[in-house]
Amino acid sequence: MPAPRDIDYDCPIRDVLDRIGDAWTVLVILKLKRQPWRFNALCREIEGISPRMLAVTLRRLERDGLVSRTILDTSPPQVEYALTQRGVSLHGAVDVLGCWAEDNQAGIRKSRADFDQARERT
Amino acid sequence: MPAPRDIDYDCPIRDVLDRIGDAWTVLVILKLKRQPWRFNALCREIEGISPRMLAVTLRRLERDGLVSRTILDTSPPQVEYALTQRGVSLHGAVDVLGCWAEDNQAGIRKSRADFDQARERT
DNA sequence: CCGTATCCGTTATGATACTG
DNA sequence: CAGTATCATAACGGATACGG
Repeated sequence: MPAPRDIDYDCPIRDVLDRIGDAWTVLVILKLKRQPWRFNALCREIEGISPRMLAVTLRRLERDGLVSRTILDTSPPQVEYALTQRGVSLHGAVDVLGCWAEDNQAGIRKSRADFDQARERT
Repeated sequence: MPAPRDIDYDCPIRDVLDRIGDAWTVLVILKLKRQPWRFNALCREIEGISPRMLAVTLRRLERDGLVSRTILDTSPPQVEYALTQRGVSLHGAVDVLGCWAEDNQAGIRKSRADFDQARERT
């Protein structure tokens, strides 16, 4: 039977990677870095995300104390999401990875092309 | 229809996160940091990994030029995996995230517990 | 020893439609 | 506006057996 996944490594880095490893979390954190956003505005800003996935992603971030959720006293009511202090500090760590990625993107693409070409010759 | 996923963000950080976001890649990089390992030795070292997933993970890392694969001239033949220079530099970037994770693990767990408890009161 | 091939269950997530 | 409910599907990863 597949997927027991019950080996609890108690590995902090896995906790983090399980969170930021998915497709949307990082994009949301990136967007929220500059300014707070309302739900639908954010949904429009992040190309390709569905309301469902945005809701799921924001809920997870909120649960971890990385994003705050504020109900504005307007009519109709609006909800504003912003990075918490902890969220900002995570952004910093993610940014390091982003810089590494930029620095190495070209090299990685080259490696991939070489690797694929080497196998192509059956 | 679900899962088109064809929105190519051309976002370098997504390239990286797609690689390290899975369950095993980071564990492999961590293991290889200290010393090179042979396939089966590595398989025994990393608790819970199957030969299949180790092979898949190593292949991806090799393709990206992060890990080198050396066939030793022994009998029976052995294969040794090691981090390349690029792999070592990725380890550095991942390490930043690891430190963040350690520093924030307790706070995150507290936030999660609080969040879950708040919802429990139906 | 070093993997690869196959099968298949679980999970993640996209689309869509609907509610407060 | 801010989400939630439902459904279907594609991708991930585990078990197992086998090949070089």
